[in-house]
Amino acid sequence: MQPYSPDKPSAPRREGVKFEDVRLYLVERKMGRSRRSFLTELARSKGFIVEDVLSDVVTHVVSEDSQASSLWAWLKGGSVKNLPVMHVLDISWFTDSMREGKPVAVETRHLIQVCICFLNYSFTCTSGFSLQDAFEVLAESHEFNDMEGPCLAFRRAASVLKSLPWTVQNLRVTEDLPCLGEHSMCVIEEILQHGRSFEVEKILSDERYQILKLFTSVFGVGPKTAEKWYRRGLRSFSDVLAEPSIHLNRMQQSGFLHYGDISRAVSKAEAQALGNIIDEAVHAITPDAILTLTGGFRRGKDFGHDVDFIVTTPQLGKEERLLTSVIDRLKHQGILLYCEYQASTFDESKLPSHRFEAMDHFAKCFLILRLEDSQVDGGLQTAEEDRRGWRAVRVDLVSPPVDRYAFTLLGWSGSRQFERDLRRFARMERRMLLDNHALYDKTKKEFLAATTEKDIFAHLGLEYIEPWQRNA
DNA sequence: TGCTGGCAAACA
DNA sequence: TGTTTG
DNA sequence: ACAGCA
Repeated sequence: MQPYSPDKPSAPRREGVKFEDVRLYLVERKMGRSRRSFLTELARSKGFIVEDVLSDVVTHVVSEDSQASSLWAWLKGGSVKNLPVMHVLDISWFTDSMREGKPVAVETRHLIQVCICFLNYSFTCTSGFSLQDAFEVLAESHEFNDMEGPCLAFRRAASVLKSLPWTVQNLRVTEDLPCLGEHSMCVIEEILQHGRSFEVEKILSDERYQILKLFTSVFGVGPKTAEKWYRRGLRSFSDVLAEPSIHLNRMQQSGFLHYGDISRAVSKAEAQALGNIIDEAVHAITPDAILTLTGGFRRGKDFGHDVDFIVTTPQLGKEERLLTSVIDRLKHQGILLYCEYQASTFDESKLPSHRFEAMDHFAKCFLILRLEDSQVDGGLQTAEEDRRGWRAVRVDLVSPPVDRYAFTLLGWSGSRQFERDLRRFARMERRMLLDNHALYDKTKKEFLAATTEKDIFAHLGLEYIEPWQRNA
């Protein structure tokens, strides 16, 4: 079904289409009606498809309004589900493409980069309530203003709301929840009544917030660095990159270099392709090595923001060497774009800590790998005009000793909420301490060994739960 | 009323 | 040392 | 300036 009516005078023409997979939508706001028609005709005459209506078939949104909060606010209006996979571009991409006579590759300078959270917030307030996004915005805004107390409080409020199994419909159910005080309750009430919060919208339309949000979206740039740049008058990525006195560290360099790729979702097919690459590498080094895909993909999710693997070997004590060898091998293959290696700080006499989740002390590394299109079953999920033939992907490898493999697997498979619930159950109901390293029985004062996840569930007196059942 | 607010390791 | 990441 | 606690 097409999103336009074919009898409208401005219906896209089908003859002379040269680029079937690129569908433009031009935002009239700030552009004006006549200029929009002119640009539409120009593009169509060069073989582009231009849609009259914003819908799910659109792949490239082009706007002249690059101070972007109003743009995103407007984009939310249409019930478009796949905004995250659309390119939202400024007019420079359009003019470049017209000059070339074909869709040019999307580069960082083309993107209209506004915070993802604005997008989430806008969605939730128009279709169903998920209050957590509003609180995430409040937390972030306080973080940018160096108010760590309120920031923490709003973050906790957001995570409490997220953990609720139901969607909040009225104030009563939230009355006796933890971490929701006077201020938070006011925000909730406002959103429940009017579908929006004045305070949150003020933050979202604040220029400083938008710019800091933009800067911190770069891998390696936190609030302090973002604010330093803002205070120096820098307002865009090109401002930062053009400033000679700024020297980016290694992390920030790859953050900018692979900005588009790293912020794009990773598909299941891409995760499996990465699995093949790592699999080949570990088995070339150690034939009986063990490799497991974890994280969201192990729970059956279709997309993720990175790909996590556990790598180990049956020979106890050799696992750390295996990991460094894998890194060396990837480097020699020329696909290692970034690597941060952390040696093991594992102490097996230590009791599992229930204070903090998902923090382990095994040898691990955070990588950015180059993934070739030809290695992916069905191809990379890139836009048609992206002719590089590869993309960058964030990959994490963790390498526990084999006798801790099951605990690490359970810990890295998530979800976060499932891990929290499981650890709380172990502690409260079984008087046991569980983390990524071990399971400890406080009553018997002994560690409980496990070679599989099933062993751990059995120790806890629970029926085995499949990974794809662990999303709640 | 006044204090606290998960951690460790790598980089520059 | 301060900043950032997971 | 937020929430929970001593």
